This record gives sequence, C-alpha cells and structure tokens, in this order.
Amino acid sequence: MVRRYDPERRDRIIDAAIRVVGAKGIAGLSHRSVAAEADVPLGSTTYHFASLDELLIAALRRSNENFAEVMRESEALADPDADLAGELAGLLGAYFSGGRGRAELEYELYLAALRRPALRPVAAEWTDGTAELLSRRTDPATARALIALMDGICLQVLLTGGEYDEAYAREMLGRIAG
Amino acid sequence: MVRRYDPERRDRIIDAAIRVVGAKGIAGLSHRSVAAEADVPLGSTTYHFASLDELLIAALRRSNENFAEVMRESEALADPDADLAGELAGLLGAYFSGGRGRAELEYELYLAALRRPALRPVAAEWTDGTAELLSRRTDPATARALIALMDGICLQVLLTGGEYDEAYAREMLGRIAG
DNA sequence: CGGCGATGCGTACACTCGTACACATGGGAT
DNA sequence: ATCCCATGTGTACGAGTGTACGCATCGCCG
Repeated sequence: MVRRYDPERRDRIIDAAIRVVGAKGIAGLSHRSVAAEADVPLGSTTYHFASLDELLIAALRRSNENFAEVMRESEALADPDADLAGELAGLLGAYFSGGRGRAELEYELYLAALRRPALRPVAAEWTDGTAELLSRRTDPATARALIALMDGICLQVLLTGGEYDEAYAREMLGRIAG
Repeated sequence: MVRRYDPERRDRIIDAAIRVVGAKGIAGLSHRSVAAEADVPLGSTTYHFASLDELLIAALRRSNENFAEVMRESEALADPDADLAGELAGLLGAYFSGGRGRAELEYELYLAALRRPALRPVAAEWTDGTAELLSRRTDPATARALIALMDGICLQVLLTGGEYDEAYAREMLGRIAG
C-alpha cells in the first residue's frame, strides 16, 4: 500500500462508502469497512471524515446528484406539451427497471435523515431542487405534492416488496397534476 | 432482581424496545440496551427474542396496532357523507401535534423494512389493512394512493424538518379522492 | 408426588468499533 | 533551498456487541 499523495482519495472513499451501503446497508458502514472497500488504511478514512455522519452527508449529496442529472436530462420534462404525469411515471419505471438495488440504496441514504439531523439539510436540498425543476411545469404546491406521491409510491414498492405499476402511478400523478 | 415467573415479561421487553428506539434509534437497539430499559437480565432478552429482527418485528407490529386503532376510532372515517380528504388531513395533524417524537419512532420502525426483508410482511400488513379500511369510502386503487401520498407528505415533514400544512394536505388528498 | 421442560439468570469469549496518537513523507510557500 | 503542515500510515486501547452455555427455579402434567 504505497500510494501516497492521492488527490482523488477523498472521492474514492465516498464511492466506497456508497458501495458499502449498497451491499450491507448503513448498519454495515464503519470506518473500517469503508477503508477496506476503498483499499486505503483505516487512518485515511478518519482523517478525511472525522465522523460517519460527515461521510453519509457526502454520500447522500453524491447520490442526489446522480438522480438529479437523470431528471435534468429528461427532455420531455421540459416540453410544456408533454404529459407530465406520464413522463414522471416513466422515469420511476426506468428507476426501478435497473433492479431494486439502486433504489434501495438511494432511499436508504435519503431516509437516514429521519434520525440524523445532520442529513436533513441535504435531504431538503434534494426536495427543494426537484420541486424547482417541476415548477417549470406546474405551480410549486403541486410540484411538492407530485414529489410526495412519488416518494410514497416508491416506498410502498420497496417496503412491501411489491411490483411497480406504471399505469397506476400515471393515473394518480395525473389526478394531482390536473 | 428477584422477579421470577413474570408472565408479561415478553410484553415489557417489547415496550422497552419501543422506548429504546424512540430514544436512541434503531442503531442504539441492542440486547443489552433493551435489557437495561426493561430491567431484566441480558439472558432474558436473548431467550425471548433470538435475534434483534424478531424484536423489531414485534415492535413494528405493536406500533402498527396503535395507529390502526386511532384510525378505527375515527367515526368520520366511516361516515360516507364526511369529507374524506379533510378527515385524513386532520388525522395527520393530530398525529403531528403530539410532537415529532412519536411519528419519528413509528416511521423509523416502518422504514426499517427497506433493508430488513423480515419486516416486509409486517409493513405489507399495515398498508393492506389501512387500504382495506379506506376502501369502505373509495375504490382500492384510490385508497392505496391516498396512503402513498400521506406517507410522502409525512416524509417530507420529517426528513426536511419542515412544518405540517394541513390545508395543503387536504387539498392534495382531495385531488386524489376526487 | 415426582420429574421434566419452560423460563430465568449470570458470566465468559471472541469480535468489531470509534478514537487517539506517534511517526513518515513530500508539496508548496517563503 | 528550507521548512511547515497537510496528508498518509500503522498500531493500540477501551468500550460495546452477539452469542453461547451452565446452572437455578418453578409450573404443570402424568
């Protein structure tokens, strides 16, 4: 392990943390497990991230960026004539079609804010940013409700182990969007 | 600690587990912390609940029963002429008015199913039971969507540290209920 | 009445964890 | 060229954890 002066080490530690959470859950996240996954010594993780909360903040922020990019790239989302509810339902379909793993991972990070106040500003960034994106197509209140319903639908799928029903999602999102 | 042959010991351990989760989160739940809270020796908790998952299942089930009873007692929910959306929004308002602590605790148990397959059947029981309750007022698909939106609204409040807006909730629930 | 199984109790072991600390190294400011 | 300090590395310690196991104690059933 002779790899000194690694300018991307911090980033690699964050990536490793995300992989660890994906594989073992937040409960399996420790300085040691991250160090092993990132192939760096223990002292290196504690040096860059004094606490696990700090590491979780960085991981959640990166996870948010990933999904935000997906939404930003959706052209139909910007087209004022497109069916907003259908487009959102389709996005969720694509989100789930890649296997549950990714959704579980990102939701676990997101939901961790429930008990970790340090994560709440990051979670708020996420909803605010998405709401702003959706506000180009509807009023802000409706945008927030669309996000809430999408969260709720995802939760039902993930928590109960059920299947995602895109037609159903489109119908209910449509009732909110009007 | 000379308290042998305690027929309610199992129940008291479950209550203690709920208190521990409320105070320290699931991360702070251990056989030892529960034993201390319930004032029983370590061996007693491991005897009644071989794993922490078993204990969580029992705790989640009890937590579900509490909330289900609240909904069952709501007469307006059974009155076909009452405003369903308004009634549900009011229930959530009452849910939050008692401080965030209870909501945080119950949601933490509920959301734990994301990473613990053993809890998923219990989470499914909860949504199925509530959906059935609501199905007396609307069709099943709408009932599930109402639950999803309520979950999403609660999440936004709890995760971002925001305030619950009952009028907003009523408006959006109304759009779904039609 | 006798014993057997369910329940309760205490302790010990091996393991992982966060944290702290001393030392090594070399990039960049001066 | 020199020196400071951010960064990297290895190790040790104490605390907490799940688990296992032996023994104690009574309720109940035959």
